[in-house]
Formats: sequence, structure tokens, C-alpha cells
Amino acid sequence: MTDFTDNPPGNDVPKRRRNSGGITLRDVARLAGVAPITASRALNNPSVVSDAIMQRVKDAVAQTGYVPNMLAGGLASRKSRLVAAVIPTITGNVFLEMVQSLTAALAQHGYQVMLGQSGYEDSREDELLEAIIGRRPDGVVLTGIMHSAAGRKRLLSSGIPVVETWDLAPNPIDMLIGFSHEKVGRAVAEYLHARGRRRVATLGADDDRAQRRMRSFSDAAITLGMAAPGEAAIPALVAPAPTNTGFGRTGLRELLEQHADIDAVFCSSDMVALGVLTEAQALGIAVPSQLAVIGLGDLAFARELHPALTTVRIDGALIGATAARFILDRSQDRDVGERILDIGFSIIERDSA
Amino acid sequence: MTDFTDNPPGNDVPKRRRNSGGITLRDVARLAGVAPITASRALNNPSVVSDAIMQRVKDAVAQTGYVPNMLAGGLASRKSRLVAAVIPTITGNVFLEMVQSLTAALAQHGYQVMLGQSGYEDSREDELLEAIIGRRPDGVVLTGIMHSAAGRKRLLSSGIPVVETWDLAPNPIDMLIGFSHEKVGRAVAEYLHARGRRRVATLGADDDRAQRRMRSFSDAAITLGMAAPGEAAIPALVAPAPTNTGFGRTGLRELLEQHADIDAVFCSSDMVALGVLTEAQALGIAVPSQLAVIGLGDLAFARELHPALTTVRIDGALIGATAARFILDRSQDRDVGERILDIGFSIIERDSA
DNA sequence: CTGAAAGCGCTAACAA
DNA sequence: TTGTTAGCGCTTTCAG
Repeated sequence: MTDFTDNPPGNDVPKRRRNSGGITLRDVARLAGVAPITASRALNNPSVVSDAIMQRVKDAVAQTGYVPNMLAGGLASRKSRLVAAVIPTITGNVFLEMVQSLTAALAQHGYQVMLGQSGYEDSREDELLEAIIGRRPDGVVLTGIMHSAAGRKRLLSSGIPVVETWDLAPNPIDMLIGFSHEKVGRAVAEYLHARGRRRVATLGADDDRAQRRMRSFSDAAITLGMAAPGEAAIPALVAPAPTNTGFGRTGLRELLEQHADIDAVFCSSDMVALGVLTEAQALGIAVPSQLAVIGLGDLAFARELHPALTTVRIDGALIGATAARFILDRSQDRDVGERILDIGFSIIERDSA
Repeated sequence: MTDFTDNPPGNDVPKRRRNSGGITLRDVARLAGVAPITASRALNNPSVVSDAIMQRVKDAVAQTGYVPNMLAGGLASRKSRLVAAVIPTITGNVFLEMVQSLTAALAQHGYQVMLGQSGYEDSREDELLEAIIGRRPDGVVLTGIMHSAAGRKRLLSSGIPVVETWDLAPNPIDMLIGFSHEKVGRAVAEYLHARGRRRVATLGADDDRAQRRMRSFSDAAITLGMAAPGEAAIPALVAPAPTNTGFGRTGLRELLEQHADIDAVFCSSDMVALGVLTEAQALGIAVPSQLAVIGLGDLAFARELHPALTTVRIDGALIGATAARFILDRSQDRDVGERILDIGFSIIERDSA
């Protein structure tokens, strides 16, 4: 390769640069015979550059293998083209669809996604926020609502567009795409009641959203007369999030030991439901005739189980795509329309309930 | 808040700065009564700063809510503290454990992970590489081997530490953490043979790694006499990656229609195996007595199925953690030891085979 | 242990 | 349409 350093081989220069040797826009510009800013325009805003120069710059880029330094570009332009996505844990499965579609939608516009795992406890949240804000992302997508006042304030004062998701709240930090967990619980209770179930139970995670679903399920169930006489709440088992298939198996067993008459179980995720289905089969309990099972998430395998799993579907892909659009709009000052969106949910009726 | 701009309220200044109004290290330094560089040292290299100054800087940070701009820091120091992780698709499930442990291990050292989804086709690979290199990450973790010569060259000349994973290759770009897919295929064939299976088949994805597993499985099976007389290969069905539970169900049915005597199926993932198990149950085929089923991945639910799924386990968490260590070592010029690692695999014997 | 100066590689602002 | 200049916010280099 040619010598691209800036220093003339001269003598008395008070030299002190630490040029890394990498190819910079300057090198491209020199090769193309234009000013750096012109090369920059050719790359980022082709329409304002003449065709001739455009071609020369392109050639120079090809020849040198130049790759723009987005750190530098981001610093200068205040646009990092980075979006941070925070999910409780990637192994939780439920949020993958959202991350997938968010990543894909953003990638189309030259944006990348930085992943943050918050865990289900709020402990490391502060470090995470610091790490995120430090990158000056053009957007932050949160799973759930930011509850801590400190976190809300931090995010707010950072000025970064924030999308909270998977929940509804009266005062979002900024933008919101979610659904009502209370409604989910109630809808599932009504669904089961309408199909003749009278002794329902829940297998839930200990996180806030799951708890609210389960509580409203329980309340509705009681209102509908689906609790054992004299009970103030329906049978419920709770496990640390993220819940898994194992919890479904042991949970069902425990539930039945204590309440032999249970005829329906509402699970906090399809993974749990898979465990319930499996345990029911192992125990020789017929689903749905003896026991109805409802999951949450509508993961890909749900429809393939035997019996096919009835479940609550949340359109994660829609959440991700919409969040991407919101953020992209924002970063172009295209500030159109309402930024609070209830995407609802649906109960996918299949064979297990 | 106080006025933190740099401009004296003066008059004739040839002003032209575009200070964003955000709090910068300069503001912190001024508040602490030190030079910016001293504040920088207090934050990044506390040991070289006197206790008194340390305290003043800390106070100033707390008071202002200062969050370092990592874009600026990265540009100046050539350390982005960003690591790019490329996986085929996040919804594939198999690689999550790796991403999870990579993210966690790096987070402990102040590094973040940027996610890239390559899809299973190599089409968008080039854009992805450009996007990645443009961020000047301190490391890139690739799922699988980079096959394209252009990609290899690009990465190589970027000077970024690269870890290829989930495979073995004679000439990795840089570092490598993987296992032999050929050995997996052979080991599974031998495992089934040793347990008396004589008519085996595969349900595989169409990606390169799955194909090599299946081919070597087939070869070994034939050598061991597990093919129908006169056949040059065992029955095999292929679907586009990522394969799913549905493929397991339809695949088993198809396989049996054409080869009623099949007594074992090796699946390209636990998800597929779940489908096979489900279909077998629906068809009234006893597992393992009539049909043995082996998966790959040892996902969390595998042990919870009924029968519990025998599967090939790859320690994704180890891959992720090791990749993190390799990259961290590199970024500190701690260049110790061999950087090619075969982590092997194990067949987890459970009830389905 | 502390500081002044000079960039890192890029783009906004202004000028031609 | 193109160029000049002056930073973006931080850290390296060199000097005290």
C-alpha cells in the first residue's frame, strides 16, 4: 500500500500525530482529488455531489477498502446509529421475536442494535443504564416499564428517545408500545369460564408483569365463581423468572397434590405450558378433557404440540418493527402522531383448551 | 442547572461552537477545579490520582450526573469497548446460551455486545461486515467459520480480533473455539448402533454445519451396516435453516411413509426432535422402543420431555465465556497461549434413545 | 502527580 | 457544487 500519512517527509515539523495507519476519509479524498468534506458528502449525501466526483470517490473507496469510522462520524454528527435494546434475558425466549424484528428493521437503515440484559432483578440496572447512555445511542428500547424513578430521570435527562414495551402505563418516559397484562388475565379467565372450566389455577413467574396477569386472572376467576368455595384466591404457584419447562412439570404435580379438582391451568409462558402438557401426559391426564392448558407467547412450537397449545399471542415482531419506526422517525425529527400504542393480544384457540 | 458553556458571555468572540449542551468531562473538570485530563485520569485510572482530587472529581460527577461519552473516548483511545456478535438468527435458539454468556462476561469489564444477524444465507454478509468494522469493535465473534475469501480478507485487514466459533477449521482468521461436526455425526451413529438400531435416518437443516453432521452420520451409519441393503445413503430429509418443530412432525411422517422400518432419527436440533417426539406420540409410535430420537443443543426443555430427550450437548456458555476472555486478553495485549480450542461435545443419554 | 497541547476521524457551519 | 475552518468530547504525548 501507498504511504498515506499526512506528514510531508519534511524536517522541522513539530510532529506529534499518532495516526493509526488505518485508511481514513482523508486518504480517500486525497486519492480522489477532493476535499475530505466532499468525500464525506459523496458517501452520505450522494445527491448533492456531481456525478464525476461521485465516481472518483467511489473508485477511491474501492481501491483503498475504506470503511467509515462510525465512532468519529457519530461524535461529529451526534448520530450514533446505534439503538440499545434491553431485555431481561435473552434465554427467556419470549422477547426474541421483538429483538429479531427490531434488529432487522434497523439494519435496513444502517442502524445496529446493542444488547443489554437486565436480569429480572433491578440490581444491575444502573450500571446498564450508564453503559447505554455512554454510547449515546439514537434510541433505547426497554422491555417493560422503567419503574425506578432514578432510571426514569436518568433516561429522560439524557434526551435519548426511549420506547418502553410489553406493558401499558399512564406516564411513559417517552414512547410506549404494549398491552394490558390485566386484560390478558381477565380474558383468559373468561375464555376458560366460557368453556366450562370451574377450578382454575396458575403457574407464574415472579416478575411484575406475570404477577399482574395472574392476579387479574385470579380476580376474574373468583368473580366468575371458579374458585373453590370459601377461597379468596385461586391456587397459584410462583417461580423465579424466567420460568421454564421444568417448572411446568413440577408445578402441575404440586398443584394437583393440593387441589385434585383443578381443571385448567394458565401458564406464564409456552415453555411452562410445554412442561404442564408433558407432565399431564406422563400422569395419564387427558388434555383438554380433564385439564385445560393455556400458555403465553405463542412460540413457534406451540401449534405443533399434541394437543396443539392454546396460548396468548403477543405480536413481538410488531413491537420490534414499530419501535424501530418510532426511533427512526424521531432521529429524523419526523415527529408524527401518537407515540403510545396498545397493540393488544389475542388468545389463539387450539386444542389444549 | 448552571451554565456550562465555554463561551465567556463576552462580545467579540469569533464564536462558532456547536456544543450540544450536554455535560462533558470539561464541565466536570471545571467544577472540580482541575484540568480535563486529570478528571479523565480520575475516572479511568484512579491509581495515578491523588485522593483529594479523586474525591473532588467524584463529587463533581455526582453533582452533574456526568456520563462519559464512549464515542469520543473510543475515538481518542482506539478502544471502543464494543464487541460484535454475529449469529445466523436470534430466533434459532441454539446460540442463545453463547450470546448470553458472552454478553454477561463482557459486561463485567465494561464491554457491550452489538448484535448482528447474518441469516443463514451469505447474501447480506458484506453489508453486515461493513457495519461491524465501521464501529471499530474491539472484537468480533462469528458463529461458524467465515468462508468467503472476501470476508476473511476484510476482517483480517481490519486488524480486529476475530473469534470464529461452533466449528473447526485448519486456518481460522484469528482465534477459534469450536468442535467437529463430523465427529458429532459419527459419534451419534455409533451411539445408535451400539444400542441396537439398524435403520437410521436424519432430519436436518440445509446449512453447512448441519449438512456435514448429517453426512458424516450417514457415512458412519453405512459403514456400520445401518442402511437398507443396496442403499448408498441413509434416508435424510432437509429443510431450510433454522429448522423447527413443525419440520420434526412433518419430517417424521414423510420419513416413515417412505421407509417404514426406520428405528432411529437424528435431528438437527432439539426443536426438531420435539416435533418428532410429538408426532411419534400422535402416531402411537413408542419412543424409544420402536423409535429412537436424538436431538442437538440440549436446550432447557430437553430433559423435561417425556420421554426425556437424548441429545448432543454443546457448551454454548463455555464458548461465549471463552470468546470473551480471548478478546479481553487481546485488547490488553495479553497474548497468551494457543488461541484455537476444540471444546468438544457430549451425548447426553436420556430416555429417547 | 498534574497539566498544556495536539490530535483521533469525521461533519456542521459558513463561505465561495 | 465544492472547500475552509472549527470543532464533536475525549485521551495520548510530552513537560513540568
